[in-house]
Amino acid sequence: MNAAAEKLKHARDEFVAQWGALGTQWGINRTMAQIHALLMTAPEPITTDDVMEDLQISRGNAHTNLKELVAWGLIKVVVKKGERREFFEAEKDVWSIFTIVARERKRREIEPALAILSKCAEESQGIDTPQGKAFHDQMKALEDFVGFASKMSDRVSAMKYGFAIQLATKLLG
Amino acid sequence: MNAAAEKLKHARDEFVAQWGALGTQWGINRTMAQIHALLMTAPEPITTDDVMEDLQISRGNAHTNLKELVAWGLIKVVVKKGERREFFEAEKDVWSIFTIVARERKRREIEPALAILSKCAEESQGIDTPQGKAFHDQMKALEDFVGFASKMSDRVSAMKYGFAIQLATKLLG
DNA sequence: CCGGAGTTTCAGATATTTCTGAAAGATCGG
DNA sequence: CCGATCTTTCAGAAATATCTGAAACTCCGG
Repeated sequence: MNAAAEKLKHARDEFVAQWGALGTQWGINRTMAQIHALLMTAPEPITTDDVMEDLQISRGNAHTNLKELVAWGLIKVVVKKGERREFFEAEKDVWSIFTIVARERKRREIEPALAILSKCAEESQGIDTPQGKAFHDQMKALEDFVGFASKMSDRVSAMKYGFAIQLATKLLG
Repeated sequence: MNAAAEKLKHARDEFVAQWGALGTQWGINRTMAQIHALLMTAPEPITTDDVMEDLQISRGNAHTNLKELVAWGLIKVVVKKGERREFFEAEKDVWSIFTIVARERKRREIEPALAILSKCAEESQGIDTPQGKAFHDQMKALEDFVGFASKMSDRVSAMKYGFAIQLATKLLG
């Protein structure tokens, strides 16, 4: 292997390892983040066996996390002519990645929160004591804010990249 | 206990339990989220022993998570006249809570990601192969985007609530 | 239908995170 | 300085999340 390839391999290995470690902070499991990093920087679609070998993990683990990434929409199954094996390929466009992650986080973090807040706000409706009112008001304030954030998230995710950047730049200016 | 108090207790207990469960999804530990919920809905500042009793947890656990919440800035220590014990009180304003959480998430999720991306982009600078260039470009694209997101987060967090809402409403309109 | 290639599932093993309880440390009035 | 009260720390226990490896399943050409 020549010097350029050596250097690239080193940089890529580091990216995969570090991205995996970072995944933990994001509440994403290490392996899933590593596979994602591997695929985002793969020049060609790769197979489950490639992933197993590269990350030194079991078939079950590789399989589960690949399918989870497919479920998120961060990677896609690719079928190659004359091949029975499944190949996987990552979405590489940063704006697409962002909107996918935003959508998933909204689903897993915002929506359940909203459900809890709505329920608690409703249950505490009309409790006729100062404490009851204070509780209800707090739930309502949280519900309104989280609901608003939810709509914002949808709206931004629906934008075209160029438009979002333009808008954000105006905001930053 | 009368009906109103009974109803309130029920609603509040539910909020605490559910908010705790939700914490897990957010990458925050269950107890910390429960304590936060408890304090956000407490009419008065409360002590470590109150928390222990209410959530049925050990002193060590209560203490650690209370201090962690203080470190985040989500709750504050309150000293009462003639009392040696520490009392704790939560920030209740939704916009304040939001900016605190945004700042902490940025510190724990965005900044480390940016560090990794910058390092990998730099290391892969000038590798003179098509794969090398592709890798570098991908790192650069991610770095730029995450850096941009980081600035946006700062900018929004620095806004006054009214201004942010106004801006967001225009966006949603 | 059979055999081989590939995919999926999952019970038990491992690793990681969180919690307990008790001991050590701090603070203060007397 | 003492004893009482409260806070802090942390080693080991418990709970949770993740991974392995192998068996079961699916799909297909012949």
